[in-house]
Amino acid sequence: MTKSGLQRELKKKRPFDSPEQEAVLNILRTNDQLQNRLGKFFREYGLTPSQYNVLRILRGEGQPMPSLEIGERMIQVVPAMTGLIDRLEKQGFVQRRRCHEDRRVVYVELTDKAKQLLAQIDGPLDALHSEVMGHLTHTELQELSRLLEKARAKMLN
Amino acid sequence: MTKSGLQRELKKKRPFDSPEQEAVLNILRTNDQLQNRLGKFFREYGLTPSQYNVLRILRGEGQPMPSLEIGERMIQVVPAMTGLIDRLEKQGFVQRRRCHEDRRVVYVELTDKAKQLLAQIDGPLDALHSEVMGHLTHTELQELSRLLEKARAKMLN
DNA sequence: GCAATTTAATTTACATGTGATTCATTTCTG
DNA sequence: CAGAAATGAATCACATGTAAATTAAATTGC
Repeated sequence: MTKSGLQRELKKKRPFDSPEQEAVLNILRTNDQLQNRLGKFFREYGLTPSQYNVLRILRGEGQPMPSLEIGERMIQVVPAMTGLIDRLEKQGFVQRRRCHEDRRVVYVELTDKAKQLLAQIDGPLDALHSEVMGHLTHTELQELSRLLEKARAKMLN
Repeated sequence: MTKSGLQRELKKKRPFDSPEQEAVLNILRTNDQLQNRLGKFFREYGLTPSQYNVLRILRGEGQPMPSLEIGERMIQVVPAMTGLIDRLEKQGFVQRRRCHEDRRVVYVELTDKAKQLLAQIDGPLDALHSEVMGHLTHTELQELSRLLEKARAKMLN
């Protein structure tokens, strides 16, 4: 019996208990390396991956959004959003604007500076995606996405 | 054109730019939900996922290990290891032992308390793996692992 | 109409992750 | 053999993530 690639990577002595366990560890491991790459990439632009994500969401929406809604799309707990937006505001990438109708709500708005930065990132980010995934065929990429979606179906609660 | 599952999940308005991008986001998203589940699971035992990982590695090795070596298997930078092991030591799950031959090296050793906890976790963790991945067929699990390994091949550096 | 509940956001406390620097020890090299 | 370089670990500074509690505002239900 040949050791699996992951087993070798982790210097694991015994084989995996189950294909389920192996798949779980493969997801965690792949994500780790991916985050690493993305982290380095965004650092060149003075952003963290989370910060970029906020900016990307705001650009996609095309108009100011409440903090809570941004948080929902990021699968991120709200408390973290406050600090995240604090830092983006300090860097001049977003502005906070209190809503008049419901004064509990704080709208977050992209600045022009952020829009310019995003435009500058688009190309290189696309290139990075190709670099890390481009050696998989079109069919393999579709299959990978399909399997991950299927896995997620039972993952919540 | 039907929206992909992930596109709907993220309330994304435009389709993905490329299957590469979609696969990348699927990995990140799946990992998020997986980490969430694992986090909740380990919290019931008073551990974080990283802490469990350290204990699991030590058990797999079967003997005390230097901090650096543990860090390598976790793909984790060393500075984080120090604090991680500090907390495990405080909880009584590991002991530090300075090496006599090379006094720079610190060996980390599992306590009996940790071994008992690990034994207690094994069954439920296996059940969790089945719960989140068990609805994929054996073939699908193998294919998922294969695709993730293939993706990782170009991910480093 | 007013107390109770819900909601949006924040604050606090803590675990983790990254990079840069520092310290002590060991090994290498001229 | 002495100084330089490398190595293992720790420390600092900071961004992020989680849970729990708090604040302020809006909504509800009697």
